Amino acid sequence: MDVTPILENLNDAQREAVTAPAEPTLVIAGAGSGKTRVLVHRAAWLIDVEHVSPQSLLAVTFTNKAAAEMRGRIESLLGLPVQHLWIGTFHGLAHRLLRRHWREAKLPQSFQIIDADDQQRIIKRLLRSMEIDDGRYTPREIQYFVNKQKDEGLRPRHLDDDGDPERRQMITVYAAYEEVCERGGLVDFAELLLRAHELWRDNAELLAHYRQRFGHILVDEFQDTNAIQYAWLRLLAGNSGVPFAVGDDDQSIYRWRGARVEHILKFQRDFPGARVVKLEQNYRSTGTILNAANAVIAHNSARMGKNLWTEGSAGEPIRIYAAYNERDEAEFIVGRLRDWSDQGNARQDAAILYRSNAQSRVLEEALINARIPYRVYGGLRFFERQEIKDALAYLRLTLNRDDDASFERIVNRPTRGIGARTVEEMRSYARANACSLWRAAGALASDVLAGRAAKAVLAFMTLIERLERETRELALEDKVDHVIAMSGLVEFYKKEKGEKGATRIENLEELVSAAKSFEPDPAAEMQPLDEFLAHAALEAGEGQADAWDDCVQLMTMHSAKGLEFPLVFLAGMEDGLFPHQRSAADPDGLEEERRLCYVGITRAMRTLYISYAEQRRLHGTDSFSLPSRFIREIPAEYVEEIRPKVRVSRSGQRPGRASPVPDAAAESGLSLGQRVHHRKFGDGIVLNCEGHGPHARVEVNFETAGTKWLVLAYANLDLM
DNA sequence: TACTATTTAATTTTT
DNA sequence: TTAAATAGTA
Repeated sequence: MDVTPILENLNDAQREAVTAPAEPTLVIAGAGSGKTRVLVHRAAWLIDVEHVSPQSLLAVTFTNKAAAEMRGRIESLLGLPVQHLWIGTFHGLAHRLLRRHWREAKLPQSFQIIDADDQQRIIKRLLRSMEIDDGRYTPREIQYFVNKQKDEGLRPRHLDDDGDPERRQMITVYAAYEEVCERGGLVDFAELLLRAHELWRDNAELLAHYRQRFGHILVDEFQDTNAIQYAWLRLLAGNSGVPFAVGDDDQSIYRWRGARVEHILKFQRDFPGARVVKLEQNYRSTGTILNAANAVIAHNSARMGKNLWTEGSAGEPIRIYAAYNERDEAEFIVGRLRDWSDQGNARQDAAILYRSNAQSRVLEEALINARIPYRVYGGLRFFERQEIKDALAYLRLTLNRDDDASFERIVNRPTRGIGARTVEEMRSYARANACSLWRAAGALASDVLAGRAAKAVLAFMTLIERLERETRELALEDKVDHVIAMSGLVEFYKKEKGEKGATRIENLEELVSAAKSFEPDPAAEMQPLDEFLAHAALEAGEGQADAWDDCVQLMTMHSAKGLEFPLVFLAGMEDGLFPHQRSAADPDGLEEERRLCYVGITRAMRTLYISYAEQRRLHGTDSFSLPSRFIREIPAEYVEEIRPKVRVSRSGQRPGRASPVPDAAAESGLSLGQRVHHRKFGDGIVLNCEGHGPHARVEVNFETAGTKWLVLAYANLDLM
């Protein structure tokens, strides 16, 4: 056997990982160190050299994109398609299992997957019908709570209120939510994983079968696994399966979604003697960029420890620009992008990364003014659009009348005279009789409801029944087409003014073509419509179109994970924004922000610009801030300051607009943006003033102590 | 039911 | 600032 194609062009560490014996292996793969490469070559190695059947390989990723890429690369490396190789996302694989074993999983055969938005609607509705004061609990909080429990593998019965009435309330809602899902045959994202885990845990025979089958388990982005995902993997591996996990503890940026880096350590405990391979040679960035990234991440305490290096040159210094305000920052970036294009570079090779989506606005304005085409990632995705979800809800109701989420969504869309009051009655009937809204509607229409409302409800029910009957025999595409046509959605959206309605109708047409080009998997053993709906939920489609245009890329640092660009801008590097105010308080949060910064820096291949604004308009008011502490963590030798930082203000006012300063503060010589020194808190910058005379207070952002309000009379601030 | 005024809150989002 | 949700009015 010629193993050359599988092993050539691999460095020693990569080769060690790829050819590792059939034992638990953990690969700590730094940014740009060829992580996917190792996974792909490992799979090829197992199949081609170790003669492991593709059938007994399971490869798990987090995103559909990663799964598709892995499959493509394995196939091109092996030179043949590998149909029987299971590659998919955690959710996709869990879904596959549940479809196969729906009986054992105690699910109806045509269970439907609901997305985060559906989930929130259900919870919101529950809060209302349970008459829970939603001033105290926002649907979002409850949703977060529910998902968190599920991510940890906890059902309501496992939870204890600890005598805390709020917690008790949350648990009650969680239980009620489960009932609704159970009744409607609805499964949310977290539920997919939880059920799949329970399926194996509670069915020894099934588990034995899958353990027998999947001798090798490849896991991508291992640092992002949550408790239930880890438990699932652990269960499958048992004592004889061979897990091969690839991850980077320094790139764990989803702790807030339940991801636990600790699984990297747990792995080594659960599989004693596991081989650990570190990939530290980087093929992406210049030496300077890597050194800066290493220096920043070195400030974190909880890490496995690694140091990226490259055989390449040091490259350009990192350029730091201290902008006067956010518009100045945007102008600066636009200027550099112009130079970039003028030098003959492609716009799509440049990316502007920021911490939060709100920051894109100013950047977009500047880009529009400069007529530089750009593309913002992370908007609404195709299957998440309102009109698309409406159409899907009709389709879902034809399959399953008890799907309350869909029922509620379309019962009065288009408007058909079923108002809030009528729906409210259905809700309380449904709740009192532990039945679905559909059944409640039926019961009320024949009995309780006033004539007009009853008629409207009956008309709706007849419509759904009719849709089901008339489309039963149709092909998927025609089904979708027919349902959209009969639903009245097109006429409804035609009435919407502006271009919005037209776009929506186009999207509905697009949905028909999506159904047309949808290729059901013969192995799935599902009705095409079921499969199409599952696909819509699990793979929500592209965020934004026109990837092929030559566009500058705008996205959050989170979305940039896994990507690389020759030219990168990290914008808005200010304390409070990045690290974000809400994370900076607790040490774990701060470390996660720092990892995010590490991710941001390591996206850059050749050129990296970092910029911050001394003054930024946030939430409608101007505020002042200090450069991000992460900037200070980059050693000066790698940095070139583009413009020497101008003292923020001595007399306080800038040419043009003067900052309004309350009298009392002005009297003491303070101005917004003024640098001050406090005996205990150290150096800081004045953010805000309020009050008069002896009550005057100032808000100061201290470099080390954070933001504080101080009473001016007692603070004894020294001006700097 | 639909439009308008007011209030409120404001990270990150693979599935 | 602004977007979204709620409350009030035609």
